[in-house]
Amino acid sequence: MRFTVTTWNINSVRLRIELVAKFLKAVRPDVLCLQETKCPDDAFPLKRLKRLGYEHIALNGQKGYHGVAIVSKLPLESSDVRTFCNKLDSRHIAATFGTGAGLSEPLTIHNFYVPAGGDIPDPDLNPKFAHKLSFLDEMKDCAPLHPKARDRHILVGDLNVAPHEDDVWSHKQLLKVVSHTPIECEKLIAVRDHGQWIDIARQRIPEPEKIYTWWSYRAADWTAANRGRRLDHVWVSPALGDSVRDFRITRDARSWERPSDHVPVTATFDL
DNA sequence: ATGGTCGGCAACCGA
Repeated sequence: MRFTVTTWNINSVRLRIELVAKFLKAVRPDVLCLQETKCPDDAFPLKRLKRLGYEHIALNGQKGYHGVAIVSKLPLESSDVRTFCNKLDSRHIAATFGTGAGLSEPLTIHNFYVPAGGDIPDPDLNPKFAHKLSFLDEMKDCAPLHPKARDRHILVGDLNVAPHEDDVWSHKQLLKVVSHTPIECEKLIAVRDHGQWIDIARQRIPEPEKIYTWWSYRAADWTAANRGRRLDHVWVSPALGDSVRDFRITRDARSWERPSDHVPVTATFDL
């Protein structure tokens, strides 16, 4: 069975619901994982999504900030949310699909929005950076993020770290810029390796090819400068390593009207 | 070296 999942930091789902609709009509992923929905659950645009054929939706929203959602054509068997760093921030939601979705074995998707970490890359001076580092440490130690050999798990989201040299437009110029400092890159890689996750972007598009999923709003012409970063990720458990059939970044979406600063990232599997 | 732009929500905070 063909299975596709997209991750997209939408930066306000209410403001950009028509961009979500445009994407869903064009790509029709089975599951769309959103971050930065910036929307309380009772204000989430459920009806519009259901009309588009996405009737199964799990929400972990809050007012004004953060917020994650799993939007699906296929029924969910269960969903749950976790908190990190003793904060109530809405930064994680997971869903499990099973026989109701036509799967012979269960599939779990974790959707994360890792703290951005502020501007100053020093945890002693910047509590937001300290929070980001603690969040990554907690992810590393989080038992549900340690899939067993036969578990079919996918971890997606805006992880707010571009871990490798060719995940940014200039490794040298970004070494002291939050999202690419050595300490956070090491910590994200530790999360990945401790859970034995496979980073499918780099499985399919090895370095030194550049990969970006985010371009700052603060550029006169984002496409001319092309100063991007790879902040959005799709990881899979070892059991899914051989079932990846496609990986693509909808770069076009960055030039849609009133875009998010992140673009959709989509993986296709043969399950 | 610096400042540049967004969105939420109604003065700044977070990104």
